[in-house]
Amino acid sequence: MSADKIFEALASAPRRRILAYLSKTDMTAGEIVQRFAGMMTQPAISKHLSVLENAGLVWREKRGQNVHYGLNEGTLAGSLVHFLAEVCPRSRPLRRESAEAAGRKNAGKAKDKR
Amino acid sequence: MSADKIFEALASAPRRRILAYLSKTDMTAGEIVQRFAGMMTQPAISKHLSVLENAGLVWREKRGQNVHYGLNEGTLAGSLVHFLAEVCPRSRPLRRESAEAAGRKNAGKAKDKR
DNA sequence: TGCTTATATAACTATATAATTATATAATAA
DNA sequence: TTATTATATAATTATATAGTTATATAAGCA
Repeated sequence: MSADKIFEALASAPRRRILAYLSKTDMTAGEIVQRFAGMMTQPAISKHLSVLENAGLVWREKRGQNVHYGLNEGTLAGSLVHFLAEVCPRSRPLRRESAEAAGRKNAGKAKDKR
Repeated sequence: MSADKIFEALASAPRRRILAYLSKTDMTAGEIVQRFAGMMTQPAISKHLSVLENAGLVWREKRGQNVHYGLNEGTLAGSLVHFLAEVCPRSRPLRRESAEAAGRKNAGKAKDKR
């Protein structure tokens, strides 16, 4: 989680897009791959996710067959990244998709509880 | 001054060190070259400075034979960079040298006015 | 167990970055 | 004008990055 790693991680537009897509909810690797299908292959995304994790910008948790990734808030770098994702006009579309996905996830949970 | 250029500019440790060295005062290209002599050649530093300027992180002004560079505050990116330079423990030594240089420059000006 | 799905890693290729030395430009001084 | 100083650019080389396809691992299901 050195400054070197953080800045290197942020120096990639695809990685910044992934961060924007995670801004409102965590996602599985597969969901991220689906979102960026046609732009990038699964291995490319897997690599980006490991760079982001290695920089301490996202957390990673294996749940059964899936691996969930989410923004690491609670660190200075994480907070700043989150702030930038919130503020940046160019990330707005992905931000909205992220919010929509978050809504679906919550709806799903509510349904489960019925 | 796109996000791409800003993040690319910040992705280099030498460039971040140059920003830290500019944190308290502007400097001529020559002063920066002197500071990093033995680590980097003059052309390398010239290139870094043009990357930083192109990203909108520093301003550049030719005064006679010299070219002065300084942090571009007054932009979101510039403000954040300045904040990071202020906060980052690793940039503290360069920050102090920058403050010392600032002191010398002000002393010089005071002397000029006598 | 064997099959399928989800994710990661390996090997490879193309391109980009960063550094160097050598040289050009532009301003000042003699 | 010629020489000197300050800075930038060009050509080159070494290394790093980002992407690809192919393959491995690991979990869940029949």
